[in-house]
Amino acid sequence: MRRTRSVTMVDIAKRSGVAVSTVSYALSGKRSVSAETRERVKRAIDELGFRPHEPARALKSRASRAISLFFPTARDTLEIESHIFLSGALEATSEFDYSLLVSTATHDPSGIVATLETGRADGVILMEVRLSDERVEKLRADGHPFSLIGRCEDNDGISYVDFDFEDAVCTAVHHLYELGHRHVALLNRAPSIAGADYGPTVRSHAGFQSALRELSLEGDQLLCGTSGAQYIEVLRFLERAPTCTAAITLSVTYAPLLAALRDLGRRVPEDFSVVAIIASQVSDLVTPPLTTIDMPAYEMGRLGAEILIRRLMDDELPPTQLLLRGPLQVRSSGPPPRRSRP
Amino acid sequence: MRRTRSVTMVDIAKRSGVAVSTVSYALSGKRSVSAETRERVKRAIDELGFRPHEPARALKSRASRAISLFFPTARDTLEIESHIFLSGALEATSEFDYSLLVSTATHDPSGIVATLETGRADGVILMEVRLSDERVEKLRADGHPFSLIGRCEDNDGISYVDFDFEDAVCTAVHHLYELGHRHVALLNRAPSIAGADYGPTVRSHAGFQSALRELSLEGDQLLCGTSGAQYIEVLRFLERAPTCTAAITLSVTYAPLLAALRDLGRRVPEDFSVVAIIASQVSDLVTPPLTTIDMPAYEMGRLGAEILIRRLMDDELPPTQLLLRGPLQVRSSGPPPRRSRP
DNA sequence: CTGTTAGCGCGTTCAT
DNA sequence: ATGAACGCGCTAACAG
Repeated sequence: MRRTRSVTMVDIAKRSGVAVSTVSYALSGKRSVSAETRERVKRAIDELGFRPHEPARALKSRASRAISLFFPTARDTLEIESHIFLSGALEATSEFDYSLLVSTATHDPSGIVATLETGRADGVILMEVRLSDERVEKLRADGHPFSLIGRCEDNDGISYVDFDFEDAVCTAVHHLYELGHRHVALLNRAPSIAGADYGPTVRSHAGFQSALRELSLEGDQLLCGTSGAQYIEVLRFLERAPTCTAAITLSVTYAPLLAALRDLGRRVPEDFSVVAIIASQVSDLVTPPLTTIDMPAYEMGRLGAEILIRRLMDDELPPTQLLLRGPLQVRSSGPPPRRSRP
Repeated sequence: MRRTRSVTMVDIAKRSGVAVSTVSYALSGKRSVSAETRERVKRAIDELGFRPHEPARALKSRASRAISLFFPTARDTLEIESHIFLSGALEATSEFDYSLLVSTATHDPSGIVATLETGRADGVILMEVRLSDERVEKLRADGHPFSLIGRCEDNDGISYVDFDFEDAVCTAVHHLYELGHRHVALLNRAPSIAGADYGPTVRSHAGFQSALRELSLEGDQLLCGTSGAQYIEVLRFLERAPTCTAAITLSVTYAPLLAALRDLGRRVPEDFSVVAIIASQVSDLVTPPLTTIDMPAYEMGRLGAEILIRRLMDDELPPTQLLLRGPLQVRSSGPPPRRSRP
């Protein structure tokens, strides 16, 4: 299929009666070319339908002008945020006229280093970053360009975009406190999802604990896995803890909570308050409307790609570190039901 | 950054005392190499950490061993199925040791042809295919390899994977009929989403009409856009049509429906039945549990990539055309409420 | 302002 | 069974 050899710079050079280098310079502008010859070259390019061959360009220039996003495999369960990150990264990538490669994320760094060393990509974006992440260590040690959506414990010299989960959970607790709730649950991600020291999990817990202490509230953390049956655990908890009248959910942990509440006949927000820390694209799909702290996932993906590409284009650029916050959007949390008050 | 020139075949050749061509053949196996020299080469490769440079390889072999998936931009609204397709395509791509490029989908074909002609990708996967799609026409005319997730009106010589929406809607109507419903709504996608002749929209409607006729049912189609306020239209409809006791939803149109039903105080499934045609990864997140017809989005993405790559690897291979169906999973639809019966 | 030329790293043909 | 050498398409250094 497609046996026709594509048109090259040599064809353009012949057609317009100039040297190949002139064609190259007419395109790149790295050398001045007389208006007349440039016109002739442009015309020949249009007529023959020439497109510079990227692999040849990459071979010569030692740069593929592509970045790779390492993506968690999600056959059964939907890592929605990851997908939104990807959309954002795609936008930035195409704006800078780069290509976006997507690779399957593995726990060990070899695959990542491979895409870099084979010259498929000039830099990589990592997600689901752990506080201590061997991929990051390896990339840093080898001096490869990368950026993180998320961050580690030690981020010296690293470019990242992260969401301030600690602050978000803290804000959520305060919001619920002000509504009158005195016993709050945090539905956090189970270690099975992204490891025990997954940044958002640890930092959310930290924010939860400090807010509880500050306000002298009772609180419980539930770790939610991805299995469909996990909602039973949530249900058991709600039965065990009748004084708990509100919860904070991370990512899709709102789902088992809403299912459990429904099965217990508890309405949201009349009988139970929820604050979901989640991307707006997801909360738009949830009934009943939840009070949320909006995680700007699209923007994070966008920025993650942008700070990486900017560094690729300019070696001197220092790393960029961004810690974003999201607004609290009150939509459904109410005061605790009277019957639950002492 | 990374000023160290990477190790090449020349380095391996020197280190193991053979010619570069021998290194190449030791790797590709396209010429017999004595066991002893092969060993020496392998050792040198391991010791120096050699990786074949992909751009060089692509330049020489005229194949990038990459495919590109054209992806709808989704800044505000979540095209969830597209994301699941992507995950599936990623799995197949990495299994075949190809790379997956993601490009922003545009209405006109120029960007697609560009990624092919610049040698960035050997073939492309298109989604959101219309019955008459100019991208498809262009690719076919130019003889470029591609596969579709979806299909056109005329699919001569085209490789595709599609879901049988006509059959799914028909099945859904029959299910609701057997439960006793006599007035059913179809929540279809608005033309604003993927054009007026978007395949799934048209075929869903066709399946709806034929089933209604067959069973002598009353039915209404509502076109749901992506705006958050559209649920009001659904709400108005439900108020206008009190005899309508069930609905079939496509993709995320379940969201405005559930919101409207909730605001009207109608419970699912006690007061209203829903059959959602949707990927299982999404329905897992919905409360209340909905009866669904599972669209195997992950598998579709997987197959879309696979049939493309197989053709790339074997020119002689005829196109593959797959029309998938999904099982009806009864979880929440019940008989119509008595008060609604005449 | 323009032309000539030498590689970038790899695959493959030709010669041994 | 192995080596030498050429060229894929492009960029940049070196002439003029």
